[in-house]
Amino acid sequence: MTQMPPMERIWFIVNLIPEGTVLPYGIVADLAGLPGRARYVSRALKLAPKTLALPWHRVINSQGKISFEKYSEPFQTQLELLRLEGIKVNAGKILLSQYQWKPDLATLVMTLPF
DNA sequence: CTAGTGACCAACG
DNA sequence: ACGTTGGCCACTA
Repeated sequence: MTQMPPMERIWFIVNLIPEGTVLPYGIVADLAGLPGRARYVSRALKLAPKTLALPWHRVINSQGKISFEKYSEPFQTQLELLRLEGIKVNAGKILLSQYQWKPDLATLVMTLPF
């Protein structure tokens, strides 16, 4: 039985993030079984096939901010997508205490195919 | 092989 | 609230 590759595990987790919620890169890495590898998450998202249609915009950094350069094209796109799902962004910041997805870990772990 | 580069992060000052 | 620093590691030139 081959392990699901790290990058696929990251895509799997991101795909589970519910609408109207967000998750920091580092937490995605943790849930994917790759603690301390937040940078790998950003790389995995960049390389993700468009056909997967992942909710990539729900992944933000640990400070509640969008990680693209301010005013850049992808920055604006992510900001708009987040607001479309009712996520408030004030002064470029998202309140993690309000919007961070907090899955029931026991249940989630049983669901994961890895 | 080495050096630079990230959609990062926690710890400091 | 910032800016810096050291750690992280796959990928690229």
